[in-house]
Amino acid sequence: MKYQAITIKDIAKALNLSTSTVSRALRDSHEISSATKQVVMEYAAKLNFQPNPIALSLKERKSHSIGVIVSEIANSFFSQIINGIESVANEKGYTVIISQSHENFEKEIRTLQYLASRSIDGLLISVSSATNDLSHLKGMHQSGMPIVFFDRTVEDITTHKVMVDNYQGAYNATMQLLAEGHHSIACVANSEHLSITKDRVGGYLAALQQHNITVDPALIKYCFHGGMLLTEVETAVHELLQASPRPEAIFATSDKLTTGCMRVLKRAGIAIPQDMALTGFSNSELIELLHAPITVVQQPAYEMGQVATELLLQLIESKRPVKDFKSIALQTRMVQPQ
Amino acid sequence: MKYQAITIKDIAKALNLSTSTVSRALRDSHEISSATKQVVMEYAAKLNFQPNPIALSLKERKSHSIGVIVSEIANSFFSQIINGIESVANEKGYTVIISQSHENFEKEIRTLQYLASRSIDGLLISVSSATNDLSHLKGMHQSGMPIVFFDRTVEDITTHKVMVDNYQGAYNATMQLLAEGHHSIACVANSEHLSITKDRVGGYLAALQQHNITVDPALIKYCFHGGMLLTEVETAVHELLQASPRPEAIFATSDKLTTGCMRVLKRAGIAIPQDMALTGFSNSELIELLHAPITVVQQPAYEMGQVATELLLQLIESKRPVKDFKSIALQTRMVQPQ
DNA sequence: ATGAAAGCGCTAACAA
DNA sequence: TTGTTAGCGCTTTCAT
Repeated sequence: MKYQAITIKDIAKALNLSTSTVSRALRDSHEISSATKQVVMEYAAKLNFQPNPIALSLKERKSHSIGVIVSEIANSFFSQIINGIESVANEKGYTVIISQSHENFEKEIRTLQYLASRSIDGLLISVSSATNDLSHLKGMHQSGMPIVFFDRTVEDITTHKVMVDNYQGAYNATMQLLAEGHHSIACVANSEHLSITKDRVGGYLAALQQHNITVDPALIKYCFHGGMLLTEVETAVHELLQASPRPEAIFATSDKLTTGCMRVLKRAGIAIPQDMALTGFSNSELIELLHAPITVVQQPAYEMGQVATELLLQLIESKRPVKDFKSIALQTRMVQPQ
Repeated sequence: MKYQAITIKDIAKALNLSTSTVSRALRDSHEISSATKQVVMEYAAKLNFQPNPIALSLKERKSHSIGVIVSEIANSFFSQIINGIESVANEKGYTVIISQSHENFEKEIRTLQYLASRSIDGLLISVSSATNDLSHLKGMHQSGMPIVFFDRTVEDITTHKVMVDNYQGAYNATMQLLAEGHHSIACVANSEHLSITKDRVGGYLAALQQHNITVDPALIKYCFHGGMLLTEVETAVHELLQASPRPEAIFATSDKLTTGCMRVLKRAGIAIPQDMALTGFSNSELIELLHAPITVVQQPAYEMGQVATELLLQLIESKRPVKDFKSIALQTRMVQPQ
């Protein structure tokens, strides 16, 4: 027994008008007498008439919903992004459907198919760390689905992209470790496939070179699952601890990896920063409460979500094919323990 | 220029059949010859035909989507619950639309209206800490919308409810503080309107009484916005610090409040647990990394989401009005610093 | 075994 | 200014 919503037809019948007149009156069409408009509007308001969005969607061939794929929402960075996305989307009358890839390639594909089957009007995606084949996204893109990449972008697909200046953020973080007097600095990075990994490792390397430090490739550890599996991080950190000479500091390229390293170091009884310094990207709100006071690179996540959504809605609502695609890089911020 | 999906009509035309035959063939109706079925199925598969869910929804008068309202997704407890919800909902072919009340009553109402306007088939809600008037929910419930409450439930609406044994969880936490030798234990609680607040404060009081400790009402502080505003927690904690005698321990009734207290204490230079012991509800994955090793009461959030969703889908798909409503209480778990 | 037609709720081209 | 009709994609009675 489901609530039976009232329809235009009901109003038409009650007021002895045609459905089209009612429809037009409700949209305040100029070709309807103000008298009729008034009656219709009042009656509709009284019954709390809500146009059926599904019927509208069918008519307009638009679902007024956009899909979002992130690796996981239980991650401050992504949940902040989602807040930004929703703020813009809801404002413009779009529903946001959130899906998680859990850093898993197959899950990303399945989730994408699912979203397509729900006929979303557009897609916002930060690809999973396990994604190295882009055919699923390319296919969707070629078939005309508006897509905007954020955070983890891809090169091969030409569309809007929103990220931070990952190179600069990583550069700054590494420079900070260098300024603190560390010379041997390791890097625990995300999957090698990711754009953000390349850029962040790039910034890390640049800082080292700036200080004329020869880079030891063995000090760069890639985590294919982005730290989703702690064992990955464990292996990476333990290998670093075995290295000789043992590095003095670690730069972690993502939220999950920063806290992951911290977890592993703590369990291994390595004091931060005395025995091993640590810096990394993180948007966690609990940073200041952690047992070790670490400096982090913070991203304007909320803003990133907003910008990406604005660009997507622009694509969706554009009358003519968009040719001019933007790649926007926002600035990161170093947050020091107070 | 939007991707033009293929329809049953396209298939019918290409195969020189009627749309009804195609429709029936695709649903494997017994009244279609297996030869025709085969041709249709193969052709549909080749073109990767996906039935338009919007058309289906219009026909069935079902959107196959459920709404979820939580205070905020950037909160481990809620993001874990959402994972549980999605696991069940997607499995059964439902889309989940997530909205946040941000512990704000007006926002909750607006968001509820929004969900209603998107014609959701059912609602899962954990009410905001600022919600003391239930008319918006009552109206929706009376009009026939299936609703299941989780976490923060309400008494006045008869339907399924899923929560944890809040009384027991709070009791255990308080007993632990008592066992550690603290006698004067304060409680920083959520809004007084909430079911969870009543139950958790109840468990706290019971533990104190068990130890024949007279309860000092001044040691119970309520935070109307659930710690959403740090100033709230600040005021509460500072008042407790001024009290004489100053309490030796704080029991915080929610995730946000536990970390909020920790933040305020840290800023005030109060060492945990030496100067002030702290325990509370929390599902944060970073607990073991916090500067102070605190014991927390953890909830089976993922499971809570699953159970609530199963009950909601049961309501949605039930042919006859459901009369027998369940209130399910899951067990909490004390997690000690290792 | 297959097709024609109606209808879900709404809008819009066309008629009046 | 208002009404009639068709159609969005699909299912389903009711013919054939």
